[in-house]
Amino acid sequence: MSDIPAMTRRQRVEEREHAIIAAARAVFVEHGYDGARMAEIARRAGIAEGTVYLYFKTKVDLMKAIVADFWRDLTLGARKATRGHDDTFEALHALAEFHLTMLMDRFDVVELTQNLRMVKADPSSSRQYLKTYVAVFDEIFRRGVDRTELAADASVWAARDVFYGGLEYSARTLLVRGERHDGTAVNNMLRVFRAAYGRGKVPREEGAAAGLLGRLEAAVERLEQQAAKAEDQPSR
Amino acid sequence: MSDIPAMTRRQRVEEREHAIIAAARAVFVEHGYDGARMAEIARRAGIAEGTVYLYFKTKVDLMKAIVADFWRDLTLGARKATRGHDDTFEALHALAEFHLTMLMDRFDVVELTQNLRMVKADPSSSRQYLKTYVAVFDEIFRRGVDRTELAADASVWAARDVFYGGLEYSARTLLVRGERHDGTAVNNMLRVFRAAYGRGKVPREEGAAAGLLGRLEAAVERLEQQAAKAEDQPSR
Amino acid sequence: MSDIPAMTRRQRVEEREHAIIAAARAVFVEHGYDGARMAEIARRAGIAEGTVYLYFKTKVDLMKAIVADFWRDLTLGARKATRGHDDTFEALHALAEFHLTMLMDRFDVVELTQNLRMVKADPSSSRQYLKTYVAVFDEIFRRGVDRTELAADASVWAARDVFYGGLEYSARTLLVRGERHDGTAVNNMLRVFRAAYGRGKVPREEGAAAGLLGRLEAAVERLEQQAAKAEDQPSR
Amino acid sequence: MSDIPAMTRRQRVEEREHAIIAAARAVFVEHGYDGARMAEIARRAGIAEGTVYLYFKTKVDLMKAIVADFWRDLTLGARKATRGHDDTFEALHALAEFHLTMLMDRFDVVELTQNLRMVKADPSSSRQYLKTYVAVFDEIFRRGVDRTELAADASVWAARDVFYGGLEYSARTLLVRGERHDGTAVNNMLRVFRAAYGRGKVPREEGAAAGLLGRLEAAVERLEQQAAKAEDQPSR
DNA sequence: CATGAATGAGAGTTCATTCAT
DNA sequence: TATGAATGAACTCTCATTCAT
Repeated sequence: MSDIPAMTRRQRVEEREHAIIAAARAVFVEHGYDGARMAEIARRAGIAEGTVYLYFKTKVDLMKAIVADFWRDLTLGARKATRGHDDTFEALHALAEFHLTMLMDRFDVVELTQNLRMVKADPSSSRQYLKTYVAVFDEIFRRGVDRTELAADASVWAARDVFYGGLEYSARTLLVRGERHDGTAVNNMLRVFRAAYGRGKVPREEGAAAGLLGRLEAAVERLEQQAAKAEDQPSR
Repeated sequence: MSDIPAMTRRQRVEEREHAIIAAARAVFVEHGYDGARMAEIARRAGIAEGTVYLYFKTKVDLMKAIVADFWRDLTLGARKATRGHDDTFEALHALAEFHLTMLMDRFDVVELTQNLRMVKADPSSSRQYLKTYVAVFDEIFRRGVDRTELAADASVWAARDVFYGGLEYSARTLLVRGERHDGTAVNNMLRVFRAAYGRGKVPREEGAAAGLLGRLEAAVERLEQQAAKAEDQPSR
Repeated sequence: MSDIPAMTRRQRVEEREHAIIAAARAVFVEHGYDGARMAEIARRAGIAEGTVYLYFKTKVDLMKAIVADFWRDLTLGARKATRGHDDTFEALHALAEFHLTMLMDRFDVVELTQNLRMVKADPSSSRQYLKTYVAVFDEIFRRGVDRTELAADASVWAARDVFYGGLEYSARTLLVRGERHDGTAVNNMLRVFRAAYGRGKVPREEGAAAGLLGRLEAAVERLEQQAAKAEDQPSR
Repeated sequence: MSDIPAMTRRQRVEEREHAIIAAARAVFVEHGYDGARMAEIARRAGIAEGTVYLYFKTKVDLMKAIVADFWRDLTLGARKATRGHDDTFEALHALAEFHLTMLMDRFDVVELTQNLRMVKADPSSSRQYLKTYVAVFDEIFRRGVDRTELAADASVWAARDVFYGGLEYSARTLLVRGERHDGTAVNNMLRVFRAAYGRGKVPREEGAAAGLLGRLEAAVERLEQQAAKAEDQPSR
């Protein structure tokens, strides 16, 4: 017993910790935070009730660990999913695909995580998680603007709201309807993005006139923005 | 006793009922459904604990009343806000403005309402509320398609997801950042909608020239709007 | 309204009082004392909740009225049932018949009434009710002894315990078995009484020897009693 | 920790369980089932309120345990009390003595147990308890009939009603009067039984002499008993 | 480290009783 | 006298957390 290397002990601890988190996530999702009972979590993790408290000081701490876990998975997954896609819209497509799939797969955890009470309880960490996650989108988008694949005047935050908000709503709609994700929602989002932020919007399909049109539109948009900014208001 | 009009009795009941709902909403929002204590609700409503139960049989019933109240306000408000706007984009603008304002004003109630546990507990009524509410958007959108103000091939549900999802996300973003709603998010959503669903999107069917014409007209319209708004509304 | 004679008003009051007692009895029997709700009693009596309290100050008072009612019915019924039966055993038969029938008909009320907690709460009135009721038996029995129809040495209280106790147990047995009272139990009790207390006990069947035996037994019994009384103690 | 025998754990649990039942019995008896408060039971058992629920899932379960306990004591006690009494009347005397003593000792539990609401709630188990208990009487009685010590035509159930019913009534009478059990009631019951079911009742089958002999013997026994009691016990 | 029995504060709900009308 | 809305004390049961073993 004493000659087992130190790593094993640490590994055992991490294994247990993970088992507890997994059990807790399942129970929280099934019954909600308040409805979840520590006894059931312990039972599902295969340990005694008191033992949970050796790993997590309180129920809230356990919840926080789950939230951290979720955001980490999300962010790492998004990075991995978008890696290698050089084209901006391809990258956005991959991100949208990943985001929607993840949302639908773990919408219960999303609900748990978004719970306002939790956010209120720890607003700074909530913002930090979100910030880190949406950075994936932001980078792709900004790179697109730099490469002139996206409209130069497009505001990142506005696009981001449409992107994540639209996909989240789609996920909710699909789940409520009991339908499975078949790519339509993602394709639609991309179409919207190409239309709204694309620079050489669908040029092959519309010919030169469309290109001309695009440039005119961009000019108009710029006019609008100037008008808006003229009344000051610090843009985001 | 005899000279008090008959309405008084009923009014008193409704007043009380309303007071309880208001108190309950505040407490639920503050502590969450499970964290809310009936004793505090009663205290805030200025009545005895047992009296609450004369108006609402259980805590859940009270919650349901709040949810119903919220959706009713939302739907009626949306109808009222969009009434009189003949132009599709104007109507959508008004709806977006109302939706975002309402969401930000009562985002805590939104969170309460969206809580998955409640939705799971009564999925049919949840769907019904939502259906009734989004019908406001659907009607405007379909009318726009009929009038050829919107692209004929645009799918309502896809547009709806982007619309409501994007605005909801904007609301969340603004709230998390502690900012106030200043019209930018709404304007941005409209811009996206014009780009994605404006009738200039179907050039193949009408010929490039017609498409160009349409989009130019739209651009002019937008300019005009911008000019009008510059006078009395602080755009972002 | 004012010219209605005073009797009517008193009658109305008594009618109501009776209606309340009847309703209360039904509810008490159905749900037990603690399980009974004043609101249901009022509803069944066709009056408002508060009105009950104009007739009975508390729930306990209402219960007491039911108990008093029950014992009065019981005692009056027993008097009526035994009236006119000159022969001792005939009178006892009639009393047994009445007692068993009444017990089975209203065993639920009996249970309610016998409840030790109630008895403890008001022991003196309980004893008084019982005393008044069993007096019916006692009179018949004593008269039988006086007339030498019953053994001269028979103790009233012992006979009384066997009589009422046996019949009550029979009632319980029959009710538990879901059977109806068919006279067997009463006939059996009478047979026991004739055997135990009859003077010319079944002489036809045993002949003279038995008669001799009976006299011997009676002598022994008398001896016993004398011995007992010798140590003073007021016999019952 | 290691030198404490394995039994200790189990014993501790049983001890606690017993302590809870004892405390609960006392409180139930004192205040009635509905009037009893779990808090008081816990306090009297010397444990925390929540701990009671580790041993008994609900208040009703606790009550059921008390009832089961009572019937078990009653049945085992009756078996033990009658064991070794070969003569039928001796056995019945021992049973009567035990029954009356037990009833008077624990009449409050009897009331609790007999409560109609409880019986109604679980009629089958109630009947089973009773059946098992009265089997003690039935066996003695049937054996007596087989041995021709009792009249061949005597019906067991009728005798049983008189036996248990009469004794129960005696117990009630004594308790209401605040008197103690001194053997008189039991002796009286036995006299009734001898008269009603003694073999002298079937002279045709055994001949008058045998019956006469038996009864004389019984009379002598009674004399002996009386003489014994005259020395140290105040008869009623 | 691990256990799980014990704790006890607290919650939702009921209902006998009151009292303004 | 009649009403019934309002009251609020009290009850059973739960469960996060602790701690002796």
